[in-house]
Amino acid sequence: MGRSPCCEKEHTNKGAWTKEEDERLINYIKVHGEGCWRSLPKAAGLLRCGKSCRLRWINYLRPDLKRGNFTEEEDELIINFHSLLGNKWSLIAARLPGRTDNEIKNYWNTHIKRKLYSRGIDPQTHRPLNSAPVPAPSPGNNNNNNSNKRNNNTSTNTKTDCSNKFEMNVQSNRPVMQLVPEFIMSTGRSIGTDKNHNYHSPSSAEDSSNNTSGSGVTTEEAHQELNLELSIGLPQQPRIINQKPAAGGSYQFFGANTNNNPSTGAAQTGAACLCYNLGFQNSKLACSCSSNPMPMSTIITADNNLHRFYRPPLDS
DNA sequence: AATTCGGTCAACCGCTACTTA
DNA sequence: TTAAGTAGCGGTTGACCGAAT
Repeated sequence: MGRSPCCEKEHTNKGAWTKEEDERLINYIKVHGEGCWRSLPKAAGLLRCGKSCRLRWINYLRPDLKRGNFTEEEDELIINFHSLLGNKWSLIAARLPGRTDNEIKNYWNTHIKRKLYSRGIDPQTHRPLNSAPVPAPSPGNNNNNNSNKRNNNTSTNTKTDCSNKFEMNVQSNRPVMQLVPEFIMSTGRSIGTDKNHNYHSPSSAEDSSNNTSGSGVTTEEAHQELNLELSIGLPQQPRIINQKPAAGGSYQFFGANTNNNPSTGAAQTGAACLCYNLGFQNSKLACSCSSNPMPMSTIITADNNLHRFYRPPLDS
């Protein structure tokens, strides 16, 4: 059972937009603002499908579009976000101001794929091309096999190696996590971005503005196996994160641990705990990986900084 | 000069999630 | 509760252009 068409196909133009059509669309949106795409064409005097108008505006006419070539920095950001998010172009675009999902998707397919191949990296898995294939995901373990479906609202968080907890001795004030300028992620699974768990701060201006359908980045992201070595040009120095937890006496974030958000009282699990307890309430994305050889977590903060934390040996 | 080929990217298509009646 | 409508997403297509032959 398919959807009904969003417009009458017989009376709509298709193909490339003319200058006049562009002007009509721009003028209409200038006056009335975005939205209500279905009724827009008629109101604006356009013989176009609403969908087509929306696409034209978002991908081409929007005044805040950056245009021009991608910078090396943007390349690396895209690669890193793709390694975490997969083909979630809209999520990636939300983190690259002035770039559209379509633009990034095209750029990925025409440039970055080739670039990664030339580095000997599989662009889908981000693993070396000649490495062993990724084992098939077990049921319940979200891998990348379903990444193009929105809102896979299954449970979040790491299901592998859940017993591998790590606690911080707050009293001793020992540094418990090591912040590293470059990361070598061996295996990563299960990114927590569930809105119910505050993985993604609703107070983030950027997030709310991009959270167009109410789901935004708050979908559970299946996280594929990773094995990459990347140098990331950080826009600024990562902050030191040796902080006391916001509540309670210990950090517990490797594996499917839970505790309560002291502000909201809501239960949060896994990577969400990590974000919160380390003071990254505005973080966009967190990934905790408890697998060998080096358990680690990654947080992408609101300023697009990547923060990587390795769990030190338990006896350190 | 004509043709072929490959790369690029704007636009379309089909699908799903969300909203509303 | 359910069905229909709407918005948005990701994959795909095809027109266009420049380089190579």
